Amino acid sequence: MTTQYWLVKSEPDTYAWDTFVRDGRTDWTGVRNYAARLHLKAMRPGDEVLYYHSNEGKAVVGIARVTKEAFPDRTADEDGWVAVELAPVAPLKKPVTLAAIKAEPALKDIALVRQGRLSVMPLKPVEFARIVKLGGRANL
DNA sequence: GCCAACGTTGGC
DNA sequence: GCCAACGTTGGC
Repeated sequence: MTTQYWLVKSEPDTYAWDTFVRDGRTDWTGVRNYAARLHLKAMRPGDEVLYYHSNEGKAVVGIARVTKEAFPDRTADEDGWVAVELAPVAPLKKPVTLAAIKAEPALKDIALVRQGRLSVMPLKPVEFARIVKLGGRANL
């Protein structure tokens, strides 16, 4: 199984990257959208995930890793919704802003730009690498 | 099954 | 705070 690449959004007011790092791992719950759920279900342990701050910040701030594949989201009122477990891997030296992403011709087609409301989305390996390169990989 | 109304997300 | 985009709901 080759590594897959993803991007997830979080509002820093709700669950910021720093909190995630302090926690060391987290259950990625609360997704209530069919397209996003499809992506959660396709995630496999070891897949790499960009962590994007929506609203405040509007930037990719770090890299995470899938540590547990999809399981039932117990925070949901109805059955059928799922969560995955994520762990932080590395922060970016410099957040990669939405504006910077939009300015990159190679990143014009990613869902972050084209489908603004989607909260979990796949990235091509080259797109993932491009964003990491723009920000610079730091150490935890 | 279509489509209008409504709610939510998220950029600005 | 406003509003565009878009997903969901519900009437017919």
